[in-house]
Amino acid sequence: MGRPPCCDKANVKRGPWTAEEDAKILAYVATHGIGNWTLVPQKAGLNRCGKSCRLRWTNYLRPDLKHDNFTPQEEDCILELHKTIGSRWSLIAKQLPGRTDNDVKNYWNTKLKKKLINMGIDPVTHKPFAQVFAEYGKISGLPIQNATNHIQFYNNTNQNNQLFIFSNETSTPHHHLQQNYSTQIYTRETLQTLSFSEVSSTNSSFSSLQSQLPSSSSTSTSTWNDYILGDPLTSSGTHQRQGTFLSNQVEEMHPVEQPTCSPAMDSFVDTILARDKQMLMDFPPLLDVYLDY
DNA sequence: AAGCAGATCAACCGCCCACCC
DNA sequence: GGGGTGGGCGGTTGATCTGCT
Repeated sequence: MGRPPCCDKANVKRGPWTAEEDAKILAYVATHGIGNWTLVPQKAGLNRCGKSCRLRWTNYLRPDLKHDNFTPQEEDCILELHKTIGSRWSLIAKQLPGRTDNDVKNYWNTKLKKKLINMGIDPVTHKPFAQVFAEYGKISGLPIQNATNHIQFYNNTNQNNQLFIFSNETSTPHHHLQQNYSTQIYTRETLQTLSFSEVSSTNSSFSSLQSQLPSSSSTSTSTWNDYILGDPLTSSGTHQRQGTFLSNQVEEMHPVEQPTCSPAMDSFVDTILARDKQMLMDFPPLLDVYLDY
């Protein structure tokens, strides 16, 4: 048997709050302060659930709340904290005066997540998709599709059927939205029609790769379609390479050791502890938050 | 101008946990 | 120690807004 409902849901008002209801809450809090929310509807003369009253106060009526747009500094802070502690919205909101967990959560879901995806960054791990895919292959025991030191090509697509090309020559940026991952995003259709030089001209990292390729492959007649690798996340692409030519050429030029599977990986607990350590170094104010595992 | 799709955000839901008796 | 309760939390929903065709 579950917990009984906090109120008679059939007989309480739901939906948007009116100015009159807001005024009642404000008047009640001004007189009595914040206390037992289950008694607030009765004492304030509201036909609302106590929980709903608390939510209205904490997310909208509190006088210390900001109602303007998020600043770039706040955005950076959310990104850094989300990277470190994940979707613990209330903890993140505590570092942003005047913002609620609901504000932060909505901002993340509607703006920041999409921004990262469009930049070719996985919003869960905060790593470039290429790295995530490579690690996916490592975890699942699949061969790394193209483990070169200089460039990686994946024909993984996002929801918009965009294709990502990554160079891993750049180091991990500190501020995700202000640095260049050397990531180019094309639709599959577009890329298949572009010549190598057309694409590489947009990015110095790709230009440098072009100069390392055999002369026959770096002519404008070669298209990127020749170099697209199989998608490691799909069954058809798992063990198959479409662009074996480039893969072989690059691997010959820059042989790397194929990473082995799980034995070399840290344990889950080690990973969590390392993340917390990093979080506390980056955000000393969180030192007063007790994290129990 | 109308209809549609996507974006936004306030509000709700249900689970969890700390506290109190 | 155990059950009941209030409050906090993250995830989800749905009404409204906005922009595009």
